[in-house]
Amino acid sequence: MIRLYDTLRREIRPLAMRDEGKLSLYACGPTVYDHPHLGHARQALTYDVIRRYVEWTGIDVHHVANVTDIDDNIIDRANREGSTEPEVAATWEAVYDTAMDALDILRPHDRPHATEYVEQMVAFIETLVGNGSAYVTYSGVYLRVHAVDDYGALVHRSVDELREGAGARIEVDDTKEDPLDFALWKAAKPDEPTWPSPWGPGRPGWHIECVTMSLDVLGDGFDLHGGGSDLVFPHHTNERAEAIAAGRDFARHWMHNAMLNIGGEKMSKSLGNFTTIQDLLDEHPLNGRALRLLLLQTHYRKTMEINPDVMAKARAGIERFDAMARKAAAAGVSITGAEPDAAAVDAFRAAMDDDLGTPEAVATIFETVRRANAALDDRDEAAAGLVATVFDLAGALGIRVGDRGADDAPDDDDDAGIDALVAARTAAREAKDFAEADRLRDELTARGILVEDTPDGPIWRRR
RNA sequence: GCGCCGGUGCCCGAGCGGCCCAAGGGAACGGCCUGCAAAGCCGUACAGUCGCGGGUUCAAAUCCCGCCCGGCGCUCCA
Repeated sequence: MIRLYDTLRREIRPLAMRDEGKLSLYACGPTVYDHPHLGHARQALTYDVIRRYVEWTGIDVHHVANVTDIDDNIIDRANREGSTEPEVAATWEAVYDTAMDALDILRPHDRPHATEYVEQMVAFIETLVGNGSAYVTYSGVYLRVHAVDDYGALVHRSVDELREGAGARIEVDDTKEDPLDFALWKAAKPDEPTWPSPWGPGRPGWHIECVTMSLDVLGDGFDLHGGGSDLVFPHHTNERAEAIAAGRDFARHWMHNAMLNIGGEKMSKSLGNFTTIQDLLDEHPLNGRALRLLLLQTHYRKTMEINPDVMAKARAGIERFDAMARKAAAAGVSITGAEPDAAAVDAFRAAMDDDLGTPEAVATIFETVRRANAALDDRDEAAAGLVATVFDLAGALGIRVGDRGADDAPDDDDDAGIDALVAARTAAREAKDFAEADRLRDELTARGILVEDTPDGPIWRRR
């Protein structure tokens, strides 16, 4: 049984499932109008890992993530580029998908789009207006926050405390009864796309889409809702308020991943200190896998720093996995049918079940790598089981081992030339002409190729 | 200001009352292996104050109080 920290109750508790053997998970997805950055990667990866792990334990997961394809930023961009909102959204959703694919992040099972749900959102808002928890002004429809008893529960703040902050930081809109009240529906403004509604043309507010879509796709009382910690307030607080005000049973468990820091500050769009996923990927072929390893080596609820130094170290970790895979392959060890190491698997599960303890889980895998290498060196028959364990556990976290295929663009012509050089070097070594052998190795090194001599013959790879 | 989270070796980062004179990764050093390497394995040095000061306890990195420092939220934000 997995235990997870619940943001609402502020404690680690069992992740109960509404339907036995099936986990319903909703993670807030991207607003598509620009390059996704490393912070988006951490968010998506957190939920990718919980999904992969839960599936690995034999439980079905229904993973849903929305795509926000209409909002202020999209409208701005469309207006600036003389484009249209659907075009902007489609363009950047594709970019987002490419980046996530490159990070081995599985696509959610369902990806509802806000613009496909406007009618349902309108119906939802009608319910809220109908039962008196929302009101209509000339600028839109607003949720009456004091209609919700424990409004600030998720952020652990009283309505008064929140209002104090709001009064100081937000421009008070005199059409609202309370500064904390927030828009469910925004009345049409010039140069904006609109949809019809009982309150006139306009567009939905930010939070209403997630409530409507999560409840529609997963149903009332779904298991787990997550997102970045910066969404706790106002986004998730407001989603929850909408559901409660509508008398719906919302998420039973809330989880939030921590932020990424760069130079001691939160990586964010507004600060402009972000690295895009694509830029990181372009820097080094191993970066995709290295980023996953790096992120997994820190607990998801802990703020972490990301910089070139820690990326390089993570790459070294990936190389360690790959080296074991090469060694196993060279020794002809087959993992099919091999019995995994029970102690390692147990330790791995114990770590993961305790609030997604990926740092410890990764430590267990590295420990198994060391044992596997030792067994391989000793030609010990236990090697196959240990290697199989590494592949199995790494797979449960989405870490590809030994597969550089997707990282290196294959180049058959080039490969033939390299093979020839390696063969020439082997011949020189057999003739004890070590000067020539070393010269050939230097030549290969100059081409970015690393040659390793093993008892089973030389192998080479790009670095 | 209010709320939340964190400060652990050279670096990153687990641990959260006894199994900790503190996991794992990276870097360093020594040995084995190698023609030499690389990779791997074995070993060593780093945490003698686990931010600082009190307290609780037979026992604290782990609990409580105060302080210092950093981050996040209170605004679009993953």
